[in-house]
Amino acid sequence: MAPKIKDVAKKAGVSVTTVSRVLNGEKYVKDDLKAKVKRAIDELGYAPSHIARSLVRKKTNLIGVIVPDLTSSFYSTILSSIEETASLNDYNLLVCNIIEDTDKELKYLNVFKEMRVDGIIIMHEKLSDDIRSFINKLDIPVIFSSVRPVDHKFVSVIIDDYEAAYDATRYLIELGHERIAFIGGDMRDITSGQNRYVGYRNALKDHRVRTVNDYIRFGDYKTQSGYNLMKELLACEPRPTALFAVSDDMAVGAMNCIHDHQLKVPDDISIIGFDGSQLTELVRPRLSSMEQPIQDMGKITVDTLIELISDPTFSPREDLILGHKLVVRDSCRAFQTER
Amino acid sequence: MAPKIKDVAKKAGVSVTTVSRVLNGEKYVKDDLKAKVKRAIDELGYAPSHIARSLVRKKTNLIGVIVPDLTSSFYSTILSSIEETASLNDYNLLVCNIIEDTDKELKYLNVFKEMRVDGIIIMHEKLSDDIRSFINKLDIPVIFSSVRPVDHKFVSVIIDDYEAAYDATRYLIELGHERIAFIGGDMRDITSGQNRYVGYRNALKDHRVRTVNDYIRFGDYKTQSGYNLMKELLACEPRPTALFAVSDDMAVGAMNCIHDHQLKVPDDISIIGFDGSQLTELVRPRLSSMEQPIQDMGKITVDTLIELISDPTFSPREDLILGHKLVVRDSCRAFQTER
DNA sequence: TTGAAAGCGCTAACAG
DNA sequence: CTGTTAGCGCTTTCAA
Repeated sequence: MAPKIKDVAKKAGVSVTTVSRVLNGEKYVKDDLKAKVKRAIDELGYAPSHIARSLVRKKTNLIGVIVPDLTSSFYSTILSSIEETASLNDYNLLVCNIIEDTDKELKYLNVFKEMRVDGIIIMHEKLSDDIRSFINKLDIPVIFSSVRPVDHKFVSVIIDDYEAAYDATRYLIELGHERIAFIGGDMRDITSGQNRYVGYRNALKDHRVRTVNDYIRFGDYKTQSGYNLMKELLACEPRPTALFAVSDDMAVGAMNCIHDHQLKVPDDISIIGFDGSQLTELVRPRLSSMEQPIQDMGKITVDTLIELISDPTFSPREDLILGHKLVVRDSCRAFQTER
Repeated sequence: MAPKIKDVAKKAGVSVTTVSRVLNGEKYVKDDLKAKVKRAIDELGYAPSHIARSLVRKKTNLIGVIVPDLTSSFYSTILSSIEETASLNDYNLLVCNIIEDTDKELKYLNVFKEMRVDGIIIMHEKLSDDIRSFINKLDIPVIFSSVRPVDHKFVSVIIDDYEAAYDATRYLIELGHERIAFIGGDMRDITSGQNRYVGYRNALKDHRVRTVNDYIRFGDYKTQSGYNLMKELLACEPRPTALFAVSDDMAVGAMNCIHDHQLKVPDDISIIGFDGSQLTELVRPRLSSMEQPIQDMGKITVDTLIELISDPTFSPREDLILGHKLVVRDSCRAFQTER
């Protein structure tokens, strides 16, 4: 068995209280005793039990994180940023990868509750009723990152998805495109589904570009769905000359579809993605994208959550809206009348 | 404060023992009492404290995982598989993302020790002396996944990297290539560095293909280094006609470099990658790759670790060697004499 | 400055 | 079947 504080005390010839004191860096311990205790700790290879400490301190330094899909470029990057910030603040991460699995999510939320995690980060917005009511009666701080759920009880760290989608679409319009297709997300999602869609529509409307229903498709943010939907779009007559996809993954899927049909990006079709994930630089042509500040988003999420944890009265009723930024790479070009 | 077992007991009019019994699904509790207890639990929204339970049971159901880079396609996929398997077995994951940061790794290993995690999964092999000695005197089961460290005290779940690299190179040779370049990893790594390199060399030697030192470069497994090294290779005279890169990320970097120099894969240069990550299907042309069974690797890692945990005498002194598989896609073609 | 002892929330003998 | 009680390994009054 691992040595306990009592073993250290015995070996050092002091009381457990004294050991506890040097463990916690309190003063009021004479140097010679302190030295003795430290030696005993080393010799025993003693490490205080975080479990026992948590029990008495009522603080676990654990943060539970719910990620929709670890293998997505966007989420793995934001998680990486979350992990870094948490670690810097001496918090550890309990990670749950739910893959559209509501039962698993509920089970994990329950684990988080049993574990008495100090805070919870949730990164998807399609909350089932069970889950909604569960987190509503939870007395653990919850924060949403990159999404905002419908009922506005919790803080979210997000960008203005409407504006971002509007700006992305406008970019295409300003390049002279008039047949602009849209590959959207799940319309049950407010932020990444509805807001981005409305941003697209309004940009068209405000600039008097015709909205063609056939040019509008919805998918699940993943590469494969981008690919499939692009295939449908290629069958349209006339073909769109530009595409706005609401995730980089879908944009890449669309690019691949276009490539597989012997067409060229951006010569035949211009594409703009959304997220600003690492993928944008990995593909050829490099993907222009409406970037979310992924790193900042992760950091600010954790920083805010930690404030929430340490000061329960602190409660920014406002969401934290971060800035978006269009990053132009090589996947779009000005539209020219066909020759 | 969260309700405790005592509150439930009071509310249900029974002793804490009885509550504990229904919590743990023991028989020997009359149905009516059981019902009462369950109702009390519901009304209070009670969830047993995992902390307190762990303290008395001496089992945390926690697995600590050390990942080199969460954003890499390979590691995020294997982590995803690890998470799934762990979850299925009621284990939770404490995740540490070390980014070549030895201090952070040591700090986390210490956290794992303090947390009294039941087991530890490590996915990199460049162990510092501190870390080596730390895990050697740790009395928590440790397992390595996708790598094997030099001192062979722990179990590893890996493929035969030597054979895999040999087979990948032979594939290129059989396609008729004679100027085959190599982009390797870190030679301080046994599995992914040395073994893959020697596999490459021996394949050339066994098939009487000339080894050209200029065609051999080493990087850090990442896209950028693949890009940079390919740039150097393109400057060679004569240029290699094929490339074996020991990670898909580096292979994609090389592909991009080739593309940016107005050359074509596979027409000008054939490329084969290593890992079989999701990237292979994301790029164009699709990347042929020597695949590791990533999903299985994650699953087997966790399954084996759980055996190690539940039966300390159980100790497969042998590593678990999984099969590799060449998956041919579109990035290689037969070599034809230049016209 | 130091130590004894009372919990933190739960499980597990041991009685009844 | 059910309840009493003694810890699990630590922190924290309260005294000395």
